[in-house]
Amino acid sequence: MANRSHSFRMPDKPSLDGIEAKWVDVWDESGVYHFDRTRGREDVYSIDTPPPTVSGSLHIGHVFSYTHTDTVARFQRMNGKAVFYPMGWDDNGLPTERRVQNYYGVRCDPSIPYDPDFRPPEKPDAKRQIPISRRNFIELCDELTVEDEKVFEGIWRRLGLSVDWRHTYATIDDNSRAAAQRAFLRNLARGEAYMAEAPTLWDVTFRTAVAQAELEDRERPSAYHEIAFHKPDGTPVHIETTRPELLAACVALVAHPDDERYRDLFGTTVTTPVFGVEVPVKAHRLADPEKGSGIAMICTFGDTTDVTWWRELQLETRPIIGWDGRIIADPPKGIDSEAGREAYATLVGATVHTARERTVGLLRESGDLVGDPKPITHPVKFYEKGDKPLEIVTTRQWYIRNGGRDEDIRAQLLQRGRELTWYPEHMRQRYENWVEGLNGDWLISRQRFFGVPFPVWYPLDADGNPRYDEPLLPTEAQLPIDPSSQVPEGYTEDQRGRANGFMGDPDVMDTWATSSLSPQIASGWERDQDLFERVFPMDFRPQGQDIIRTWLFSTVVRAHFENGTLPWSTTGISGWILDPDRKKMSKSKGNVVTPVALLEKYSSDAVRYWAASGRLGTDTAMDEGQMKIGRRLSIKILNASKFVMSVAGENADTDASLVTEPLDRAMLAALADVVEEATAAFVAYDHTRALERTERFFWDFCDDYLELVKARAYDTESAEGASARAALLIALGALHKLFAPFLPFVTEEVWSWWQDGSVHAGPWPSAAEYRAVAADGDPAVLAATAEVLRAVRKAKSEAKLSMRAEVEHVVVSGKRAESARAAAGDIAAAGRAAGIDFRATDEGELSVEVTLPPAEEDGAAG
RNA sequence: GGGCGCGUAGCUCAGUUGGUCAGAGCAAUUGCCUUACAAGCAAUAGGCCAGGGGUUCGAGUCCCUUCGCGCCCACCA
Repeated sequence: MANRSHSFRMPDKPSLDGIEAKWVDVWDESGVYHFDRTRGREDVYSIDTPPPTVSGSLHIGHVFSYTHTDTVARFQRMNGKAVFYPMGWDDNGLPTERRVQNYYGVRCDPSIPYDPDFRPPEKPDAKRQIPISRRNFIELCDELTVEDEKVFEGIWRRLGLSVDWRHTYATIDDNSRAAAQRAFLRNLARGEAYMAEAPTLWDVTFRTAVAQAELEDRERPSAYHEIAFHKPDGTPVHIETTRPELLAACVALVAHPDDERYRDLFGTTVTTPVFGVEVPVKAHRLADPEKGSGIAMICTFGDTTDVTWWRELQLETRPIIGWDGRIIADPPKGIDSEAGREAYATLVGATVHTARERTVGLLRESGDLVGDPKPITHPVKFYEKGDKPLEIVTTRQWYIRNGGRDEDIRAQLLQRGRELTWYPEHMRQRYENWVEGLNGDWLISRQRFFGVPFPVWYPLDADGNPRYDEPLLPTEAQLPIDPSSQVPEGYTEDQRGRANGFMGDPDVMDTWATSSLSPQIASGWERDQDLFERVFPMDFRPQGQDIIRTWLFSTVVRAHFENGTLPWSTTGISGWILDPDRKKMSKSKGNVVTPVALLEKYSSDAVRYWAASGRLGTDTAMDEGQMKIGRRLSIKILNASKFVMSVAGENADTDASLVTEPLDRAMLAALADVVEEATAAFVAYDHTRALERTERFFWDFCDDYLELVKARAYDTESAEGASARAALLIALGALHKLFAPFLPFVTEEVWSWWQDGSVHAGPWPSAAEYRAVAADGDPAVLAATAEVLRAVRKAKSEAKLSMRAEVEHVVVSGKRAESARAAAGDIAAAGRAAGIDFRATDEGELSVEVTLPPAEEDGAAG
């Protein structure tokens, strides 16, 4: 900045039009956002960018949170760090499957052979989906996600994200699959991953197991049915249930051990109505005497409490609901009577809903339904992406330990949460709550098609049954592998599915099992060790509050096991975007706003301005008014920059020694304060404060300082004029930089009018540097001067005069009059005052008397 | 039932360890074509800081409590 003369290349009529396209191209060609991988870990700032789900559409909430991260990235880059800012795409899993089904009008049927010539129909018919092979289906998934990713990248570039586009990954690509499989094999080898056959929450629509983290409760209508069981002597025992259709799956009754009403029954048996099955009556602390009749029927399985009872009381297993949510063909053990079997036969193949009606009918016929069902509304567990209640089905699944069944691991993971720096701090509480509330390990297998397959085969015995306890594993060098098309060591393809042959594990991993490795995948773990050492563990994980229990937690789990460290030192949690009615925006509510139209209407910088005005962790209303203000600010920066440059003239000099006037020094002293505050705010992940302070200074700079020094700056003869011009340019450079993280396009535009290179390459402004130029500058001078100017304006405004009107005389008095005196000439010029006096007194802070010329008589001018 | 966050001008929000903290912007109103900007500029008006108690010389700011809003978790016969 010092000893530098500038020439200017600004347009006559600056505009925001076309500014995004222009700079997106320039940045792409110059590589200004490229990660410099010659730098060591201590000089690097690395970001674990959330990979957006490409099968969805970007909405304004994405723009909001990604902008926050981008302001951080830009600050760190300007401040001297090599910023590692990759982008991932989450194209793995169920959302992609659903999108492919709808987009092409197909569905996956793994029993169909591959058709290399298959092409999807021109006009897909969503109601008549064409069944295709798994391989054809996956090809379509790959095809469509590539297209979706192009669209997303285009929007991100237009928004001005300073991503290094050479570093992208997709959660289904080869590297991600290899990483997910490698991490899984290592988890398995260390005993952190295991297979178990157990009751599992099951979505009957998608026919897949579902993890605890993917559940949500929904209020559903139901009804209490009072049903009579019978003691051996025939006397009834009344229970109440909302799930009478599970009567055939009943394995016991249970009451609280202290419940006097049922104490005599414990250890005895009763008989189920209709099916005539003898079941034990048990005591268990979880039975609530207040609910229903105080005694409940335990079925395999109606809810998670049933699972607990079943496990702890070591009860029989009598499942009746199949993977498709329908009643299975074979009656469970225990239904031995002819009548019982006949009754069961009427339920076979029925959905849960139909089975309920039929069972109630059977109970009415047998006289064991007491009264009418009593309607209630109660919460029911759903898969968050599903629309039918979850059932509980016993299946074989893969799990990763997460502390849900292990106090040591739980304590270690809680400790990791405490080591992590959270913005805002209170979000840590959600992590703690979640980890403390875990009630089982992490179920990672899904019975789906488009995902990372488990890298596992099983040998088949002489009867063709898989030996699950002797899995066949690939070496890490072979990864990624697909066990459904590749063959384990020592076998040939013709042994697939045959006795004494082998079978591939048919399942795929849950999408979180891959995305939980995003830091490792992006950092080149086991693929690019040099890169890995420069960027891992990463610095920052930005993400939404809704996925603390999934993405954040599972990422901590994986890094804890694999790397023995946190995956990053800091996390920043974004708030929700609310629509103008303060409702959370979500696809299901249909109130989502798509961002492209807003970017076009207000400019990218304007939309970023709105986003940057929302703090981390704070829900923020979608507000076009803020975007309007952002646009106004952008235009103001164009105009103010142009003006300062035009006043400065050709070969303007910014040598610090030229700045001699008290007002100029005062302004620069105030600027130094702003730089200091903005820098501290960025370091503390408070981008909003950095923006606020910068903006406040900028508007004061324009409204007051610029007006005050305008006349003086035009004077090319005097030293005072040179002081103003140098100060103006120095401040302008600082403002361009301070705004750069928020408004990358307009700042780059104005920067290009007088500087070489990119403003985004830095350096970030230094408070010390401005303080040195300001020397003895006192911000009080600027404050007092601006206040006097405001008083003059007020007098004119109240007299309904033009700001250009002449003032006869101004008298400034009070304790702070002396501060304003230092800028007497500027005040007189800006206020168009013929005379001005200062009277330092001890009374009052600052008062201003303005004498206007006598008003002309009405009509006198006419 | 447990936990977290929020309640400050009509609207959106600042207010960082208690002491010019009662603020900003928008909207409203009144004016000004002022040679960077009329998608601009200047000025005016607006609030018992949700209610009640307490600590303190002093409280939007700390403590207790009530009410309202939002979210997470648990329960779910």
